[in-house]
Amino acid sequence: MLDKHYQHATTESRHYAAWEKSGAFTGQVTSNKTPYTIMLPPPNVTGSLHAGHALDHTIQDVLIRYHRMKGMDTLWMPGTDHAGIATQMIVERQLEAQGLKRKELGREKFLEKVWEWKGKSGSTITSQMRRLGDSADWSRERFTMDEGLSRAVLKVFVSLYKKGLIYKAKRLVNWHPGLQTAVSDLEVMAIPTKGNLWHIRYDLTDGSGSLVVATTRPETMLGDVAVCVHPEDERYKGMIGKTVKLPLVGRELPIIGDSYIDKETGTGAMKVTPAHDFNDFVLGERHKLPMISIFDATAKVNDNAPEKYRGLDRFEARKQIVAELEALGHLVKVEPWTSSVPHDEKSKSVVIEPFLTDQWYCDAATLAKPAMKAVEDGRIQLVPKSAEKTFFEWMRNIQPWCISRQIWWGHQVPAWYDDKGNVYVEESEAEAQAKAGMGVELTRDTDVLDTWFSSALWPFSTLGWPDKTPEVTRYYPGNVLVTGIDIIFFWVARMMMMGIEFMGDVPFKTVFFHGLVRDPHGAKMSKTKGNVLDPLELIEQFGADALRFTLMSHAGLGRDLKLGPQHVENYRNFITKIWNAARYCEMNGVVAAPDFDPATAKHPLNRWMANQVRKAVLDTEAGIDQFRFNDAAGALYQFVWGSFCDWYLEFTKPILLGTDEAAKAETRAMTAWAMEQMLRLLHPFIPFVTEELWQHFGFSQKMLLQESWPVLGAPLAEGAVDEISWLVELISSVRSLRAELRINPAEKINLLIGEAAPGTAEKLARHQEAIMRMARVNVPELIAGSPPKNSVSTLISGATVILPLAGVIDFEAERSRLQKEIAKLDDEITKLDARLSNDNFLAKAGEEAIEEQKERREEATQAKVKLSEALKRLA
RNA sequence: GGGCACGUAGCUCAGCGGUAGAGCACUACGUUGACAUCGUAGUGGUCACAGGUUCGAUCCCUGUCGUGCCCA
Repeated sequence: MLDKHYQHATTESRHYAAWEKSGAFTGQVTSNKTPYTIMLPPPNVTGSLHAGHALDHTIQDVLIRYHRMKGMDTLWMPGTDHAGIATQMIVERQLEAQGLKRKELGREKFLEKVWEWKGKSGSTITSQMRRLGDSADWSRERFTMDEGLSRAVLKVFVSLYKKGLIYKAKRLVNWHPGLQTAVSDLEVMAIPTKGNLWHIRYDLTDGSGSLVVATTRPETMLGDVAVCVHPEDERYKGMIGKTVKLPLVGRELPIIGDSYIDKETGTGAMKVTPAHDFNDFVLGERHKLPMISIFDATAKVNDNAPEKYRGLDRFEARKQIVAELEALGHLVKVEPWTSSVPHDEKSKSVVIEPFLTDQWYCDAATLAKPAMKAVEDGRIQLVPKSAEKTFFEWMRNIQPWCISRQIWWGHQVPAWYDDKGNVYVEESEAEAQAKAGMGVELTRDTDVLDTWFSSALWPFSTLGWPDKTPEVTRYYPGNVLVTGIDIIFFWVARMMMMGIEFMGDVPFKTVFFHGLVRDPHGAKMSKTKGNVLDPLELIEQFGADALRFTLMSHAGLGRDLKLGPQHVENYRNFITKIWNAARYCEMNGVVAAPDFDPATAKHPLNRWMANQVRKAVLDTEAGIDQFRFNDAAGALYQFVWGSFCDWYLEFTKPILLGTDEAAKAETRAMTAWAMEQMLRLLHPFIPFVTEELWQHFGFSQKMLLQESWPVLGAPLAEGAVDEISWLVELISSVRSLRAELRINPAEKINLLIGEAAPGTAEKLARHQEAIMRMARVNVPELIAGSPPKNSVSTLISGATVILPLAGVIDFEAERSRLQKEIAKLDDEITKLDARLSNDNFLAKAGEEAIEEQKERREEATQAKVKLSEALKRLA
């Protein structure tokens, strides 16, 4: 017998272990089933499971379990990425705690330490994924720094280099002065920051006057190479071609004209510092200006500046320069000004510095073209479709991708230099040496690649590429990629580029973007706000199933979702409900009935139930197939709690307690069958409790994990649906009246049915017991004539429900109830009359619409007549 | 500043040309042999606002206001 309470903690760990051991998670390369592949977005190896992962993974697990049950050979490829900068920082910090410095340790020793760390801490998140129930193929788990994946990176790099799609260039990059590495422009966040707009006077060298430039970064004037004005600006037009003397430095700068300048902003004159501003850089290139970089890698003033400023930190330099300008009378005005300052996205505190360095670039614009084409012609579908706009907008304006980072943890750039500065890009040092010639001394480039470079290869590198493995052939391309829209550029777009370039085919057919998980008030979860929900705590408290079902119930297409413990608790109740229903079934002798064919069911209740199952299958499938997980979850919730528990199990109680053995047997079998299908349908969403019940009832020898999805039978209701709907309506109407008239719930009352359609007597007879039990009435009687005086009545389809309550209740309440009903009908009739007497409506509306209005009017009128009569009968 | 979403019951959301829905919360009543992590019933909405199209608009169009996200 099932326990009175469901124990999620023990059940979950027990089943997960058994599932993993069974091998059912593993993709079967040699199977003749159709493959179904999902590549898990590899979480950061330093990370732990957060609410966003929980959503992302639950969606994927639902898809995987569903398709597995549908008989496909599923491969859900899990793994983690090496998170270059984040991991290096963690290990560096740990070493510093022990008094060790990365640079003192040296590259090789340091990397050993990182691997050590990875060995110890790298499986945190994957064990958390198991807690959630992820049915991923752990036997194929990958890490972006694996030997195989690293080989893929080398091959891709060399190949793109040789095609000219990877190159080295000296450009402005987003530089992190703290970490002393380039970072991606996608990892830079512009934060509106209060500061000043400093107006500085630059004097013309010919002594004919001066002009005033406005800048938010006065310290960069040390690197100024020109002053720019709008060519049609009357104020400055005549100065173009002249020169100014740069204060503090003394350099002579040309005044140039360029229509890029906004005449309205500031003074309309701008200092040009190509080595320290992205816009100025473009201007500098256009006007062939020199580039003077005045900072070193730590953003301290370097030797290109006058001696007195050298070694000053950028913020210190600003203070000093402003003070000196003021002292010299060059500072004309200081205007409070808010400007967007680039910050490091992770810390949000370090100001990113545009910095002129040599970096490796990938020609993203060229690779982007076929990727855009794939989306345009539908080989890749983005869901929801609105994501396409974002995608195309970015892809059309895509910038060269800076792929090098000045850190140690990552894939080292496979480029070797000889002492003459020649570069040899090869997959190995031996090949480079061969190219360079024996005896030539080579040094390897010290940079490593952006972590996303290796992540971009994930859909095929994880399958064994560049080797021609059976996995590559079988599982590429994947069916669907599930992720948040926030990494559409970082990752999704780049996988498309690399997949098409190296595999000749898209990496996935569909990309499903889900929303963000927010706190219960809709705020973004953040550590500083302290509103972060730990999914593992929720799992401990309510169970993984409850968390999963909550997430799915809230996962509206393209919508963010709000999550709080209260929500999870509500769905934990749903899990409990399933458990209790199963317990009830067991107590009533319901046992697995493997040979039962629902199509043979005779009792309308059972036929109705079979049809409800059918409907649930259809609704669940439709929801999953369209990524409308909330619809699927809603359909299941309604089916389990509404159809199965509230109605079917209640309806069938009299049968199970009765003496008709044939009906009993059929009902038990149908209950078993319905529960069996229910567990199948629920399994992708709530795998643990369903597995537990499946095995408890012994519905099959297999684990539910490995079972098949319900087969959709032919519709077989044939009148049973109408009959049971009518029954529901009848019982509900009596219950409603009872509650409204405040009849003691324990009191059995009489029930008369009048003005009944043909067949009503049979229906009453068939369901007499259920009606008596569920509506708390005595044997219902069919009456022919008019209802007795002082009775309460209401209308249902094809009958009038009459409760003769003389002496039981005060009719005042009933009178007002009827009057309210009649008033409502009057409103309705008035509205319909207005519509039906409107010539325009009659002339222009469709025939069907007109017919419908007429029918409604007729129904309302009839109902009104009956209710008015009922009112009259209340003496 | 540009782009994209979204404003429907107290909350979370579904609906999307003719009868406004669900779950939760709330209220009342209730332990009838699965379940109080429950049952039954009920309250609750000028569908953000203003115009327009239409015989008819919560739904389509335009604008306004508000919220969120992305990009500058």
